[in-house]
Amino acid sequence: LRKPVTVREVAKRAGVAISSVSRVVNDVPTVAADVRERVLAAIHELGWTPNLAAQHMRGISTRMIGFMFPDIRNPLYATMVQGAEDFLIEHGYMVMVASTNGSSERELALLDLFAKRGADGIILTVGDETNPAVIDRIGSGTLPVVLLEREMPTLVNAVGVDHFDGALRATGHLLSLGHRRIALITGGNGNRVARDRVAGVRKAHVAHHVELDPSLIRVQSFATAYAFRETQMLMGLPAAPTAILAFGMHTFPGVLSALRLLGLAVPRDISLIASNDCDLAQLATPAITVIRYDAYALGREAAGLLLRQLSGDVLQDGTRVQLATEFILRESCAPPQHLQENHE
Amino acid sequence: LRKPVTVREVAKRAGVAISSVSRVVNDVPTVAADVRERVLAAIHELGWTPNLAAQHMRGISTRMIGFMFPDIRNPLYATMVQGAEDFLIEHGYMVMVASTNGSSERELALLDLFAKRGADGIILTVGDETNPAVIDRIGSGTLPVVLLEREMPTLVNAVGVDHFDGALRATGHLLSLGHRRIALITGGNGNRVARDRVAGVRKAHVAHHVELDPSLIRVQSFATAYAFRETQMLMGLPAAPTAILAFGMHTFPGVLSALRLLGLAVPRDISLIASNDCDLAQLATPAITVIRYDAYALGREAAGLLLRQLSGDVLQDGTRVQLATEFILRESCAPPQHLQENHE
DNA sequence: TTGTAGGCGTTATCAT
DNA sequence: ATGATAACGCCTACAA
Repeated sequence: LRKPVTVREVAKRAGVAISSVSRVVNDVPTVAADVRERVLAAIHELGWTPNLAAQHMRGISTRMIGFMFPDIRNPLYATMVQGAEDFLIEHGYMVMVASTNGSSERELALLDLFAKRGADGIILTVGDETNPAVIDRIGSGTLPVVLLEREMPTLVNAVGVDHFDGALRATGHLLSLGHRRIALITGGNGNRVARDRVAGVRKAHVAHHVELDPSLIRVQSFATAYAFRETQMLMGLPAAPTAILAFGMHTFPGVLSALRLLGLAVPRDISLIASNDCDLAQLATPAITVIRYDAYALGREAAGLLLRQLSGDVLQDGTRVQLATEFILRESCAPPQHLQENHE
Repeated sequence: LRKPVTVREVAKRAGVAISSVSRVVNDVPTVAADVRERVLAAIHELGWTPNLAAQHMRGISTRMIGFMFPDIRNPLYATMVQGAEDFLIEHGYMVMVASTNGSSERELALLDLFAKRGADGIILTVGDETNPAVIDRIGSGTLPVVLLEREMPTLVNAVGVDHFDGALRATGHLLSLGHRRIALITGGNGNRVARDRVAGVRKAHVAHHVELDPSLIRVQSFATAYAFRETQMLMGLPAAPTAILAFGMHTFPGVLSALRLLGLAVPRDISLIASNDCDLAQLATPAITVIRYDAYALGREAAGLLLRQLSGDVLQDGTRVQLATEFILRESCAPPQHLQENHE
C-alpha cells in the first residue's frame, strides 16, 4: 500500500550519498567499514530491496530463463522443467515457461518474446530440427540457448540422453535371447531421439549378424492411439515380431493394451521392453523391462550448461552433454516361443 | 548485436517529438493523421518496439503471471499450467513457474520473489491451507491471487473441482449395487480436496442409510506406495471392503497393483472407481470406472478469473469457480460377491 | 574514500 | 495538436 522505499531514502537514513549505498550492496571493496555498517543498518530498518526494473534498465541481468517445449503435459518435459527449475532457483533465477505445440512459428514468436522480456537465456526442445528460420535464429546467438533432446546444424549447445546406447543394449538383449523379428514402436520421426534409437536398433542387428526388417520400424508418433494401432497391425503380420521395443511415455500403454486385447501373454507370446520407466512398467504383471533415464537430471544439466554459458565459462560452440541410460531387467523378456518349446 | 532502437530515433526519423511517438503507440486520440502515419512508418522501418523494462519502471504492467504448486511433475498440475498458459499467452501474458514442494516457507519466499519481479498476479496451490503466515500474506491483497484446488480462511478467489459431488455419485453408485463396505484411499489430508471427497462419501452413506466405517477412510498420501500398502492392509481386514475408491493420479496404480498381487479380480472380487481419468484406467482390463474432471479447463478458469480480477471486473472477495465432474461408467464395478452368488 | 551528476527508455505533465 | 522536459530507481564515471 505505501510506496516502496528507494536508495535515496536509504542514503538519507544512513547519512551518506546514494552512490555509497549502491557500492555497499554491489560489494565494491573501497568502502569504509562504518559507512558499510550504517548503510546495511538503514537497509535493514527500511526493508529496502533494489528495484529490479530499474536495474534491468541499466542493463543488469533479469535472472530469468525461458523454457520452451511442445507440451508440458508430457511428464518427461514436466520432469525436465522441475529439474531445471530446482537448479535455477538455487542460483537466483526464475523460469518462464511457454509451450509451442511443436509449431516452429510459435517457437520463433516465443524466442522474440523471451528476448523482449530480457530473458538471460533459453532452454528449449524444438519441434522441427530442420526449420531454417528456427535454425537461423538460434544460431544467430542473440540469446544464449541450450537445446534439450535435439540437435541442429548450427552452433548451439545441447543436452540429451544416449538413446543410441539404450536402444543398442535393449535390442542386443533381445537378439541374445534368440529373437530375430524385433519391432520398434516410437515417435519423434526426424528428430535426434528417433534417429538415435533407430541407429541403436540397427547397430545391434549388425553386431549380431541379423537382418533388420524395415517394416518393423514404426516411428511416426508418440500417441497412445498410434502405438495401439501399430501393435495390432504388427501382430497381424504373417511374420509377426516376437518382441517389441515400446519407446515413449504414451507408447508403452498403447502397446500393452493392444497385446492384452489380442490375448497375447508377456513374455510367453511376446517380449517387451519399454522406455522411459514409469509406474505402469514397475507395477504391471509381469513387471516390464525398461530403458530408464533421468529426465530430472537432464533438466538440471541443461540449466547448468546454460548458466556456465552465461558466465562465459563455456561458449555456445556445440558442446553436448549426454546422459547415460540404465537397462533395467525385469520379467517381460523371454526367448521367442519356438525356442521355449525346444526346452519343454 | 547492434544496440536496440529507441523512441528518440523513431522521433527523429519521423520528424516529430518523442512525445508524439508515445502518443501514437499509446493510442492517444488527439494526434493528427499525418503525424500518426509518419510515426507508424518510422516505427516500421526501424523495427522499434518499446523497451519493457523502461515501461515497467514507469509503472506499466509486466504482463507476467506467477504459477506456484508443489510439484509440476504431477500431471494434474502440469495440465493446469498448460491450460493457464494457453489462456494467458492469448492475452499477452507470460507465465513464470516455481514449485514449492508443499513447503509454506518456500511459498512465502516465492510470493515475495514474484512480487519483486513485478508479477501482475499469482495462481497457486498451497501445501498447507492453515499456515497463518501464508493466509496472512495472501489475504493482505498485496498481489492479486487465485487459489487452485484449495480454500483459505481469508478473502481470496479460488477455482476448484466439485469433488464432493464426484465422490457422492461414485459412492452412491457403489451403494446402489449393494456394497456396504466401501474404502476410500486418497491423499491431501487437511486440504479442501480431501475434505470434499470424504464429505461426499459420507453424504452418500447417509442418503442410503448405511453406516460408514471410519477405518475404511485412508487419506494420508497421494503416493503410489501409500496406496499400495493401504490396499493390502484393507484387504487383509477381517471385514474387508468390497469396493475401493482410489482417488489421485498415483493412488490408482498403487491400488491396482496391490489387488493384482493379492490375486483379486476386478470387479468380481472387488469393485473399483478411480479419479482422475488416465490412460491406465481406460486401457486396463477391465476398463476402470472413473470420476473425470478437466484439469486443463481448471487452469484456464484460474487464469481467466485472475485476469478478470486484474481488470477490476471482479474483486478478490472470495469468488469461487467450481468445475463439475463427470462419472464415467466402465467395467470395474459389480454387485458385491455375496449378491453375485445369489444370482447364480 | 566519498559525493555529484548524467543517463538508461519510457510516459506524462506542462506549456505553447 | 505538438514539443520540451521532468520524473521513474538505479548504476557509474568522474570529480573532489
